[in-house]
Amino acid sequence: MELPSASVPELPEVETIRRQLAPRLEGRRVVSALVQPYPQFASAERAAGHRVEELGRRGKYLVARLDGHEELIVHLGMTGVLSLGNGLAPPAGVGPSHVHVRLRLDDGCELTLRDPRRFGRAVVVPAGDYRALPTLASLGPEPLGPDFSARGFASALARRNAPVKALLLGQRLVAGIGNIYADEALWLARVNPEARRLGPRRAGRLHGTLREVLAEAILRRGTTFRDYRTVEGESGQNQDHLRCYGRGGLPCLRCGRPLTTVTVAGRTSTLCRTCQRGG
DNA sequence: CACGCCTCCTGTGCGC
DNA sequence: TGCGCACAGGAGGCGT
Repeated sequence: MELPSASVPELPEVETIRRQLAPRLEGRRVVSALVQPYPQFASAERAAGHRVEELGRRGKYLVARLDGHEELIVHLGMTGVLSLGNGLAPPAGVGPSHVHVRLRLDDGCELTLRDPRRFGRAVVVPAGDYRALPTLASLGPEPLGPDFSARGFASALARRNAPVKALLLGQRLVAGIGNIYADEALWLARVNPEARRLGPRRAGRLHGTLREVLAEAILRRGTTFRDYRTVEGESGQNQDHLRCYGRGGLPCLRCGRPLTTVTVAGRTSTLCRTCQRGG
């Protein structure tokens, strides 16, 4: 059987982590920081001495506002896992290796970032200065927020020439979408991932299904195949509700024909050739 | 600028 | 059984 080899934290997974972490981080001071000397993690050392004022999220980025007009930005990449433990026993779900960042808090807890593949990053920057993170600097609207309008989304999709799947993954038209929720939303909207210059009807359907799949996934605390864990080390629940992603070769849940796997924008895409037209 | 392609990185699962 | 290799993919960077 064909199984996805990993799951990547996208907006619902990062939002789940943010909700669990925020009440335990906000108001705490980082008393010391231990980081591995990789460029994508090294500047997290500068969090030491700062107080966490608020833990927010933009797309797949966690943004911790620190005192002194600084921000700690964390992106989990593919395999990043954040854990918060008492610093005595190993944090839940975190093995001893590949821990690149350890932040000791003033209540004795320790926040760790483990990331075997090291596609993630943890950086401290002056508040709002995202020159080191160009995707965050030009990030599109939050899909569940008021700035993500069907009209604006449709007009952007009509102007751009790239396949709609590439635009969803690009983070500029809308924030936080990765391969799993792109495939889910496209399947639900009956839009082919290879389609270009979508008209208003298909764009409008996609706008709605994006919000639907993300909101459902947040309620289920995210999708876990292997790597993603909540801060407590638990799996999400949404993997039991996926209708398209990872189901290549299995019957389409609408028409019963086998789902197809293709490559779009360098990524595996699963789709139904019968239900998802216009490519 | 928009677009497409390449690179990074390692655990996993498959074929031989 | 064990080895080697392809694959997974978000973001950054670069060439056209």
